[in-house]
Amino acid sequence: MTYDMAASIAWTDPSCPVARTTDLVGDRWSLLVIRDAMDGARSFTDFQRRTGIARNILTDRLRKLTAHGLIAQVDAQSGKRKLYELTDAGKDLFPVIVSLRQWGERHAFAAGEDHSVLVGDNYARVPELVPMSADGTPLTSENTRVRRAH
Amino acid sequence: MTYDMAASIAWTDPSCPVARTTDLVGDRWSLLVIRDAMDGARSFTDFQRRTGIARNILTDRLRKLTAHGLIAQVDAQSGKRKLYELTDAGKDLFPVIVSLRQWGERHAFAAGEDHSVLVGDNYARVPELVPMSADGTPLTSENTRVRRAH
DNA sequence: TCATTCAGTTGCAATTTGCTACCAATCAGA
DNA sequence: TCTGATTGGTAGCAAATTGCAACTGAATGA
Repeated sequence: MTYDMAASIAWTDPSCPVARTTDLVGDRWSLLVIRDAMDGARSFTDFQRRTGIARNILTDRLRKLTAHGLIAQVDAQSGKRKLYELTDAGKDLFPVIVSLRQWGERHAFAAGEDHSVLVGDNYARVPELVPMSADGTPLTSENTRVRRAH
Repeated sequence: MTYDMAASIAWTDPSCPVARTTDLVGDRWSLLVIRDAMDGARSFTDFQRRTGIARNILTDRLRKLTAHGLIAQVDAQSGKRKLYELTDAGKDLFPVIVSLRQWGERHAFAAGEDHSVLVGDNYARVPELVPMSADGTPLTSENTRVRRAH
């Protein structure tokens, strides 16, 4: 299972930003690795324990996410164990993780079923993320559309 | 490739809403199918042409998304071709698609490289989706955390 | 020093994905 | 109404991906 650090992706749909993002993180595990990194995971074992991912696959995912600039190996003064942390691009996936979380809360739990929650410093729940136009009207798939090419 | 309509998922991480959502749509193709449904795709061939997905896999994904309540086969007065459309739960993935799109725009294109854009009725670009606390301060992975169990 | 944990690697089996046919039903046109 | 093209799949098989269990060599820690 080799991975070419300089690999440029063969994009599924080169002009679509959604497709490019799913090409980078749209597999069974990458977003959960990112989720755990956002929640403080830093070592190989941290990620393995929290996700339950197979170890060889975790190795591969950490390398790919590193190669694509979403996480980085930090410090590693030689003769020290390496840790991973999110890059700025990785941290910037926060709205993606939040929107996945909020959809799950709304649609993937039975009424009354418990789940973890995301809170701010004051322990207040993170409010719903709602796309809005500049004038403040809510946007949905029905009042927006994709304009091709730029 | 059979699929049990009554199948309940073996959740990867039952208490985490992020994991539940990725269990439902976190594969190589489902989110692109949803994206295309939001952009007007309705027939099997629509989806196949837009995504480029293999036909047997598309069959499987449409069944799974239907079984999980994200899309539905509409009308199909017998002796008519069936069309798929998003359910309310499927439409509610809009913030997920938007955040994936916006991350891609920010991080997956070289400067000056063209890509499709999402616009509202007035042709104005959809503004950035930014998680905010109730008092209006921006939230990031660094000033939020997961509180276990409800 | 010596056991334990960490961060992987290796080999193999099981699962998933991606072709390339193939097919019956539907639709469009003459 | 016949005829050909398109639609919405299936079937079979090869290739790629994933998962599991065992192994390794460093790093840590008592």
